[in-house]
Amino acid sequence: MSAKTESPVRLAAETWESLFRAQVAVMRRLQAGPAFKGLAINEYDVLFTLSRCPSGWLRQNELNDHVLLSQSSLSRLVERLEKRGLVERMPAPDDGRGVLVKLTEAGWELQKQIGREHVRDIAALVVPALTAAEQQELLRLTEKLRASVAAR
Amino acid sequence: MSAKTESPVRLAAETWESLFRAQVAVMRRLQAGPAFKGLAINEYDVLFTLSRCPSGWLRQNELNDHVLLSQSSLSRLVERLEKRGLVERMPAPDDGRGVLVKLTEAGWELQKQIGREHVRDIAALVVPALTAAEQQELLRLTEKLRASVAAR
DNA sequence: GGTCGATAGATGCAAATGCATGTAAATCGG
DNA sequence: CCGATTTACATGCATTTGCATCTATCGACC
Repeated sequence: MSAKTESPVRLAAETWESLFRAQVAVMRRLQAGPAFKGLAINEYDVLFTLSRCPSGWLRQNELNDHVLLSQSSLSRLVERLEKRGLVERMPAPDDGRGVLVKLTEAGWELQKQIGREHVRDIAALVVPALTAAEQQELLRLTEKLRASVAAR
Repeated sequence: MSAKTESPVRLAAETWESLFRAQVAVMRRLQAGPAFKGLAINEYDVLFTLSRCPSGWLRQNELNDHVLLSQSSLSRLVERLEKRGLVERMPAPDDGRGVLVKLTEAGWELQKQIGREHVRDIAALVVPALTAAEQQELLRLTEKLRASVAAR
């Protein structure tokens, strides 16, 4: 392992590059699948994030933390989803500047439908690649990384 | 750990989601840094990939495997880089359809300059998040995942 | 209460992206 | 060797994206 004896900075860079490349490789396959014909990956991501929200309603700026999109792009993406009847928007009651977003019934249905296919596609790629123990470790490490990055 | 006792499919999905979220969180920070003012992340990625290529020349379709872009978008991205004098193109000698790409001197310089800042930014995020051993393990797991996905 | 800087979101506009398709060259099947 | 299929890349065009900027509201401070 070439990075083992090298500087901490270099190890960090190589680790990130490997993580990034893995993400690209997997994402490339997922995007090609039939699950994303009528919905871009970012649009699905928004539906998914909303589906995980306990209260149902989520602030648009909180959505923005989960998606790799600029504020303006997310604003318009949500606008498109609203026009397609997949989400609903309302002004935030406690903050006159804010907007709350939630899934409509149609949005829920679409998320579940695409989600099922998506999960199958993911499993088809990940299960043969890593043992269950390795997956758990990867899950732990990426979550630790994400939490640390989000905290600063 | 909720996924521990669940189905293999579910564990795989949670693992992927965690990897993806970590990637989004880190990438968001990196993009915000000063290293990417004059160059989009995809453009840097192309310069970086070329800088790692031993022969210097790389086929455009091979480049496409590394970057999360459609073929047409990459074609135009390379065209832009060529106009900016950062890369050079020539027809592939052994395949009349193909195009070879390599960095110009200016491209090399810019890649190195941005690369240095970029590596610093990465280290600032990754080093405090994970121990060296954890980074090595994350590197190993993501590389294993990438290799498996690429192999099919 | 009134002023000032910060924050949430929307919008004009130029640039980037993807899809469908076009062209040319390579490969396959006979 | 020839037609059919596939592959590599380019291009027209509609959509999406980001940057800069605008409006409105919030919060801090006096």
